[in-house]
Amino acid sequence: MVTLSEENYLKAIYHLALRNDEKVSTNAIAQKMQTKASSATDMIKKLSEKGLVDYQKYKGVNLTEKGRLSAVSVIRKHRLWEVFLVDKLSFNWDEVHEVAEQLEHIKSEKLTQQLDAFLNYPTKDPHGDPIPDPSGNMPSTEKVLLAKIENHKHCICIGVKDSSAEFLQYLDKHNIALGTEITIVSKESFDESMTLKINKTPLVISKEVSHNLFVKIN
Amino acid sequence: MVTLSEENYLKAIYHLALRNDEKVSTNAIAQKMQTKASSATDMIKKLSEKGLVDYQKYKGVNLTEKGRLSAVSVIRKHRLWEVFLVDKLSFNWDEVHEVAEQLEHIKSEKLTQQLDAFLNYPTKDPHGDPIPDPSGNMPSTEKVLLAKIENHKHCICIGVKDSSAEFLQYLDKHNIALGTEITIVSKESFDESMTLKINKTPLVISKEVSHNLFVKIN
DNA sequence: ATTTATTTTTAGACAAGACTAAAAATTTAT
DNA sequence: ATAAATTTTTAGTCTTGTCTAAAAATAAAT
Ligand SMILES: [Mn+2]
Ligand SMILES: [Mn+2]
Ligand SMILES: [Mn+2]
Ligand SMILES: [Mn+2]
Repeated sequence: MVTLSEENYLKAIYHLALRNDEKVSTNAIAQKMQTKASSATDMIKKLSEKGLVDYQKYKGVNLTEKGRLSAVSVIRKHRLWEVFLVDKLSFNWDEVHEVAEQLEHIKSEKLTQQLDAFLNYPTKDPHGDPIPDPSGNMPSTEKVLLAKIENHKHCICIGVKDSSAEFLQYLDKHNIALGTEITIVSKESFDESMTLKINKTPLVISKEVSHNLFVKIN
Repeated sequence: MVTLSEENYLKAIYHLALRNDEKVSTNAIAQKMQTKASSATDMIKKLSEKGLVDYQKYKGVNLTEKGRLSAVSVIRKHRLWEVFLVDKLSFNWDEVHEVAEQLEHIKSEKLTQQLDAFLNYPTKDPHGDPIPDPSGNMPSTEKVLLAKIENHKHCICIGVKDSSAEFLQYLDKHNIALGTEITIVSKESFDESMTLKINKTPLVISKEVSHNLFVKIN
């Protein structure tokens, strides 16, 4: 049995290990969990005890296969519930996270399975993030940051790196959604700002925006 | 803020206070919560501290209005989720309780409200129990036990008193569901057994059954 | 009206998860 | 290579919710 707190830590470790796939530090975990390093150490010991992470004092942690499966199962539920909230209960994409954070811990194989079917086996959540399959495979996506796209190219918005309500509301305000076509009109090297064209409307964005929006080349 | 455990205790007290609307004893609470009397006492003190119950040592407890509202809100969510599971995710009525027991604690006004709308504002859960409205009014129902119905009368099944999986599966097996028409063919005074006619098929039931099935006169 | 049985409360302990303060290990800088 | 700074772990405490064992109050029986 994995407790609610343990699930949240496993999820944090999974996400931290994604890019820099070295071992995850105690401090990084504490920061992500909004807690103190000493609390993180305590929890790491419990997870290690239960065989969910590999741990050596002072050396950081790695998820074991068992831990990875547990984390991915929680992420699967989180993203399915997000789809449910948006598709069926008319939530906006900036309103779903907090609720999904609770729903992801509901324990019922049948519930998850039936929810998946009810939603017609979605492959992406409302923020463009992939939904793992029931056996724990996380689909890999070839998404690239808008900041990396060359001048004058066309691309399509397929996801967000930052899914905070503030950023999502900014995108809403400027009519950027998943599937929106974006043209890079110009790039300013001084401050990394960019001028885009969206539905024939020009838009100047800062580097904070271009570094948090995933696109694919059209 | 009311914790998950506190919510479960409040719900237990609410249900215990229903029929015998005197004060609820510590032992009764402990038994319903599958815990020890000493644990119940501890929790009662916390609830009293928070103004959710009225409590005098050795005299039992009553929900305050604040406590009643909290309990009814949890019951509302429990029953809405049960409807969701049966109507949308094709759960059987004997499979929903355990999952609803978890879902009832999810905290989001918007979620409950949107779920209610999505389900088309149901007034009864899959077991025939009434769903309280958003402001905490529990609809009263004029249901009567099958055991009280006179010989040769017709009635319709509208609910269950015992909603355990075992009883619900017994009803499934004998084709008794909400809305099923039942005719009392005869009553045996010796053991309180009854002979029914359901869809032209005769069925002999024990007093255990007739005392756990709610009907209304046709 | 006492004695006996039952119910309820207290006292003390434990596990989970978090915190603060201090010690130990590791990393960075000189 | 040492010293300084940072990270990580330990030690000890707290809160929530549970438990057992014992004491106190209430209810039942003689
Ligand atoms: Mn969570
Ligand atoms: Mn998401
Ligand atoms: Mn519950
Ligand atoms: Mn029910």
